[in-house]
Amino acid sequence: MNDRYDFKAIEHKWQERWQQEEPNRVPDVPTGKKYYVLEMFPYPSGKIHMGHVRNYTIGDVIARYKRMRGFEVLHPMGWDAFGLPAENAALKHGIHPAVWTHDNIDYMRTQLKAMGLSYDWKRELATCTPEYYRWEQQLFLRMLAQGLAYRRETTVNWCEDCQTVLAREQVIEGTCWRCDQPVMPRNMAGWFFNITRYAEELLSDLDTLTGWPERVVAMQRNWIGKSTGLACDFLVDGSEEQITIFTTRPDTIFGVTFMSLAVEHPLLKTLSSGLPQHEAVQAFIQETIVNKQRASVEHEVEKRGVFTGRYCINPFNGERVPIYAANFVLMEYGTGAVMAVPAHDQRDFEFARAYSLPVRVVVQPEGEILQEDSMQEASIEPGMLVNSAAFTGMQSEAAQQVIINHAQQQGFGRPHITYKLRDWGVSRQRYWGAPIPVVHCEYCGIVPVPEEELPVLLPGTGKASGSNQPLHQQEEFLATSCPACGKPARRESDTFDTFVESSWYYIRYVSPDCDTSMVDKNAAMAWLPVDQYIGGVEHAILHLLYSRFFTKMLRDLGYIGADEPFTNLLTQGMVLKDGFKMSKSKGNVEDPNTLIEQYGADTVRLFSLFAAPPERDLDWNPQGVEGASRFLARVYRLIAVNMACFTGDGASIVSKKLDAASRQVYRKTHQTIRRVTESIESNFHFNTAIAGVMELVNTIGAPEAAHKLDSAVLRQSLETVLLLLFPMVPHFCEELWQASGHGQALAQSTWPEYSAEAAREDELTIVIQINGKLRGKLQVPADTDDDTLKMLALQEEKVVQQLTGAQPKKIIVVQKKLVNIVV
RNA sequence: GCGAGAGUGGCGAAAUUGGCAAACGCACCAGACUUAGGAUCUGGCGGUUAACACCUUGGGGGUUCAAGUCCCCCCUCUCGCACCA
Repeated sequence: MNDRYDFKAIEHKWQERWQQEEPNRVPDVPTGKKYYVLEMFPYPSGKIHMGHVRNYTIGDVIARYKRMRGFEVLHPMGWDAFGLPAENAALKHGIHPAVWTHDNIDYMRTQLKAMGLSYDWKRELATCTPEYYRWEQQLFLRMLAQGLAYRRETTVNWCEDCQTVLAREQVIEGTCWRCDQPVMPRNMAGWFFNITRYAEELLSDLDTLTGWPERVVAMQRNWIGKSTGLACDFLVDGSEEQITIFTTRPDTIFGVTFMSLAVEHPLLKTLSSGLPQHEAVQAFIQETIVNKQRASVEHEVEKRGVFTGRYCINPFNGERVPIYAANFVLMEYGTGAVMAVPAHDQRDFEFARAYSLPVRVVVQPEGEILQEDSMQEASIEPGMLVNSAAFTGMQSEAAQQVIINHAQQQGFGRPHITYKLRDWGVSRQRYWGAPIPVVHCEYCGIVPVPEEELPVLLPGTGKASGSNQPLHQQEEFLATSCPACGKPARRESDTFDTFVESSWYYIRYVSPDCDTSMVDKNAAMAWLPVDQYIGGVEHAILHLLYSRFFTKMLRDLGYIGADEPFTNLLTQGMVLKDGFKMSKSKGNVEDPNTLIEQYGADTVRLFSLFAAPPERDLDWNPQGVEGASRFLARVYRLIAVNMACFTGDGASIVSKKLDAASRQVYRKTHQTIRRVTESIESNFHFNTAIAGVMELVNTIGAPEAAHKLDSAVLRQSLETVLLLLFPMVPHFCEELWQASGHGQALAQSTWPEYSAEAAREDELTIVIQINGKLRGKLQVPADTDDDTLKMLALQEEKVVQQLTGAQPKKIIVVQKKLVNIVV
């Protein structure tokens, strides 16, 4: 055995062996208890970064730990391989996106292997291959048949820079999530997934996700945005038309003093026809639509509006109230029409004050008297109804239900639920994405490609080589015949949003070679759901919500049995340098390649686990890496110098016969097993797990002095160190395990059990307090009873000094911990 | 504004859930061994103080024999959503 820690040789040796032996392969249907651990798969951008290193290290430790605990562990890896950067690179270098993507995958795969990650590489997949996306196309056809996918014309968010449509989730404060350029509205037809059909289940099942961080659950709840209330019809005075409003505060309906419509409301085009206000209304609509794009970036916008010249009738009291077009009403939410109650809604209040409209109080909150003339802001508190005809005197909450019932009985209203969540627009005008498998026929309209003709190959991903032109410019791709009538027709040139691929990859992993379906049902029933999912919190809404939707839909379509995709979710923090996110522009990027080259993968893994608990941000500290490296070198020497202890036949340890130092190491060994196990089991807090092993190593002492310890104790403690560290630094531990004469790989070993008997302290340190302040300490045998403790405490020199004869009022003894004397 | 989380030494962080605050590591200081040390080993290391002591977990109050931990009020920071009727 080499006398110094040669990480290069060691890591190379074990990676070669793992490559040969594939120790992490698992069958499509597990035979024992299963555990599915998954890290969010990477986009093949070129090379891995420190965020990947951290993410995959955490996942790998969990996978290796669970294997040692006797689980059959599914731990796969793949590539989220469609996407815009490939197109940009293709344009820049004049090559096909497929070439760039596959080159990157090949390189990044070698990087991941250099980290010693324990994947089942036979399950590797890339979403840009026909073997993958053909199943997505098949699913789409089935969704189409169920009405879960449909096409419609809408106003979309268009990014001019990226030349594509964006989902609402991809618009960040009015700008594109990718390129930060302003997003413009544009009318076009596109494909949608009916995620809103699952809105209620997506919301209510959040309660079952007890293994998710609360903030992610809160973000999803907020995004789905359920509101319950009343939908109510107001007749337009002197017309057959009616305006339906939605409100969550039906208890304030007698306080309506005007009506506000979104500028996009269809009725506004004709409402003021023939009236003097018509021109002003149309001008206002134009101006507001233009301003909205700009204003979406700003937060507070002045409430503005214009009177339409028309009135509508509040069906509850027959009152005639003016109809306004207003800049703050959203067409996308509710009905695009709002009953305005200025006394009890802040926006309506501001609008009423600006346009001198009446304010009428109809809810008096307890403990204050609202004066309409002197109110400075709206009162949104619940309270007792006033000025509300038959409902006067009721409390808000009760009144809401009664008023909804009344409206329903009278036929002018009904209970209504509305969500912020909207259907997912999946059409992208990209050419490095999965083709949407339909044909546009002049005679038959939109015709699905028959399942048996799938996949619809994207040029460049199948046998045919492709050009790197947008699909709508590739005549060879577009020209086809109609599956229904056989006449010449055109293929759909839109491709799927890349979030579609990442919504089901974790399902494909369970049977990646299945060539009859998206997933083998038996494998799905056996492996799903994912037990532990790990990734960045930036996917809290988009990816995780879409995946939940897919899981529920695939369940309903009969593919799988799970209700939720990910039982437990760990959102790991970012990797920072000097307090900032690593970025090229800041010049504070640490390159994993360089670090692994310099220190070895095990050291890099160890430091990334030790520097912070996984959910917290990690500040990359080069000196801390030195520390991790030093620790491994110390353990290496400790074992190398004390090889002799492994030669015996493992005599059993009898605690009582040990000398003091050996007994302490023996005890510490078992306490450490317990502590490390608990650190991992509770929250994957590897930082404290490592600290625990460091303490054990410190207790064993200096390498050159350790041989004085009882040989069996030393052997057990060193083996324990290797077993506990193995999931975190696998090459290092395997090498030392083998060098110390173990025939079987460490990976085959089981996690050590701790013995309560061995861990028990036979002496305790008892703290003595006077009035809660530390005054002294006692060393006593562990079985000392309370009365003896009290007596010893009162005799203690410092205590006698402090008490100066005063009589204790009360003495509190806490088992194994302290004695507090109250005077 | 709404929602979630955080605030502990020079730094990264611990604290068996109410019981010795600062484990473990980094940095720093001293010593040992060395031709040498950016290797290794040993010891020290929250603040004030000459010392006895006292103070210390963002700030203020409270509960308790005992509070980083529980309760109330306030401040700061990070993230997400945001005219959602």
